[in-house]
Amino acid sequence: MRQITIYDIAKEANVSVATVSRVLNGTAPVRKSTRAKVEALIQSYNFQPNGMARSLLKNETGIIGLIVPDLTNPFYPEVFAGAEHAAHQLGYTFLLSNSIGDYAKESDYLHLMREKRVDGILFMGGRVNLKQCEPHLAQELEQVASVIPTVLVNGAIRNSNLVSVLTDEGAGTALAVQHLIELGHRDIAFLGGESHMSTAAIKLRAYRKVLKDAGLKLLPEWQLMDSFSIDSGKRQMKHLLSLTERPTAVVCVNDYNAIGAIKAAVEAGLSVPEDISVVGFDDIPLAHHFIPELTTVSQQANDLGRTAVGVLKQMMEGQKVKKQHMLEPHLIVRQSTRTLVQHDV
Amino acid sequence: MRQITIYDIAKEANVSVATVSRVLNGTAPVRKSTRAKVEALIQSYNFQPNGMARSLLKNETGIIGLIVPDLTNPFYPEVFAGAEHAAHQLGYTFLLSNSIGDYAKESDYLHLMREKRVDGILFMGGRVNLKQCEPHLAQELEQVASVIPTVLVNGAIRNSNLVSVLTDEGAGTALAVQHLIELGHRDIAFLGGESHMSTAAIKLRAYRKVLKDAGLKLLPEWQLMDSFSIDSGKRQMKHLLSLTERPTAVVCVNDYNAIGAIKAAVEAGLSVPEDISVVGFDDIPLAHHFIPELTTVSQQANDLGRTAVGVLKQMMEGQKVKKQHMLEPHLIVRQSTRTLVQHDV
DNA sequence: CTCTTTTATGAAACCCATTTCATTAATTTA
DNA sequence: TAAATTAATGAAATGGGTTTCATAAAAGAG
Repeated sequence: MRQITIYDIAKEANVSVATVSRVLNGTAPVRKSTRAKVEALIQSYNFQPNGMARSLLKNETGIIGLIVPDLTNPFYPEVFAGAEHAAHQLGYTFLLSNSIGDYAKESDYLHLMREKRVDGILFMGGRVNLKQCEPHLAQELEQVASVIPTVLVNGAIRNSNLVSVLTDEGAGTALAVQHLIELGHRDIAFLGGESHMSTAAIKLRAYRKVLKDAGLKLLPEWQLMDSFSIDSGKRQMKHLLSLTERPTAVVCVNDYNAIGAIKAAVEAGLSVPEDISVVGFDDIPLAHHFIPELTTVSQQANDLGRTAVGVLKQMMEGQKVKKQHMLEPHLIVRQSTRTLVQHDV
Repeated sequence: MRQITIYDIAKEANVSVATVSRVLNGTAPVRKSTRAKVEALIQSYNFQPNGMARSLLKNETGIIGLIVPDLTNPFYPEVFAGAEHAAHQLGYTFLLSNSIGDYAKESDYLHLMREKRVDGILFMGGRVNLKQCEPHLAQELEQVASVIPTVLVNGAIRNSNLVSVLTDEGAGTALAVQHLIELGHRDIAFLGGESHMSTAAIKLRAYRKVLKDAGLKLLPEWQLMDSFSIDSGKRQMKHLLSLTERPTAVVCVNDYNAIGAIKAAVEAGLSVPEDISVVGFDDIPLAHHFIPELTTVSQQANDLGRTAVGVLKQMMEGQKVKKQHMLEPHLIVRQSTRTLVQHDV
């Protein structure tokens, strides 16, 4: 069952395909009676022009490729929502893929998006030293970016010239650590994610700098790097609690880690924030519904998505854009942190 | 800067485009020396065939359209993950859109997917009485489904002939209510979502039936319908707690509602499950990390997505498929429910 | 050493819409 | 009324591949 084409309509209406096209797009005047005849046929056959043919000719698809690391982490759907809202208004749709940190899959999808001739690409989540570790992906990414407008969202890739839109994660982490220091904490640990991800690396660096500047203890065993999941947070916190020298507060690479950390603390019989303060990052929707409500750093995921699409749009229009677009995060103090109370035994 | 085409390669290699195509696809033997020459050019120009042209000719895009109500609710990303995994193996990618229950947007996207000639459509979230309430969307959906293989995921639409893959949500709710009854609860409330959504309607009906069969109280003021968000759960629970006759247990339309309900209870100074039992639905990843861990009904979101893609694949291959594919949910008992203790004052 | 296959290749048709160019018909202007 | 616009339409080129058909060259069979 072949679909109806513009030729079928033209034939039946005794006009040329050019005329049907003109009715369809209103690109040139068509006699009223002709238009009516054609429109009636379009209606009755429920004809819809073939987008592929149009795309081929116009050399644009109206599709933006989006590669996210893990849609299962509520932060990304939030970014997606922001991006989608903006894209929808501009008439774009998303070809979406979940990479789950799988290099091969990422490379695969990048390839595929090029083949599908998407109009632009949003690549979320950067890597440190990508070139050394994954030359294939790095190469693919650069090749694609040289042909299709591409923006890197919330990630950096060393030595690359990609345009990026990102939260100042370093500043955000500093906000979190400073908050804890102001609450009187001196023993602050860091729970991180995969160490090769730029997010994790940037946050760890910021954590170290603030502690160092404040002249506080910087123990290696308090600087953990695992992954971005809830379970990772749990594991890391368990580990911290097993140490003879325990921190009184913890900064986490994201809210999922923070939730896991709190869970582990509670399971170990501690209370948050009474016994230990925990601060997250991202401000996922759940952060202010969790018990206790999470003190966290908001990076306004929605804005991030919206901005990324905005920048991409400019690039697609051929405009020059700044290489970096930085968004400022801010601290949201809720219930998971509090003033340090001395536990004199 | 036009992209390299197969003609450019052919010209430079002094062969016809047919030969280049054969090298590209391995569809016919090509002399070794010719192949080498062509492959070298493909490499050096970093040529990638235009997918639009291929799609136009083959009349297939390798794209599946996916319409989800709200990616921000962790249940959907889970379904997506399952679907994507299956689709990726079959060589398909997703054109994704978030409808947020917006009829116009849904209709829009449906239209768009038809125009883009996606190979199949997964439509998530059904409506009751769609035909009466939203004739336009209903019509669009049926028209599209008559041209493009379409499966409805976890939703029913009255009087429609769409193929659907769904969890037996009625049975799942029954499981939840029965569990509470077995724990000794007699006063059980229901927190629902938007009443025109089939999910909500089906669950409410099941709740009523079980209570009725067990001869238990069925108060209208204990049957709430709001929305699927956390805040909705909160609002509804607050309302319940304001009643003179309070339930001792609550079944929720989803985990988000359950989390909100628990939050409201805790804010009102109650404990869950000591003072009131709460059971959710979906088993989102967070369910077993929330404090208290959620007793809930798992509908194996991953399987749902995987199955949906499987069925769609069969349809795309022209096979006949059953009209309904039902998956069995199961109860997961965790910490948010417990035996009713009599509070004799 | 012919005859039949098989291999290797190119020309051209095809997929379906858009758009330019040309042509004729209808108006408007001078 | 002739000249100049403007309206209305069609033929054909275009976009970038895949595939059929035809043909020439090479290989195998008898």
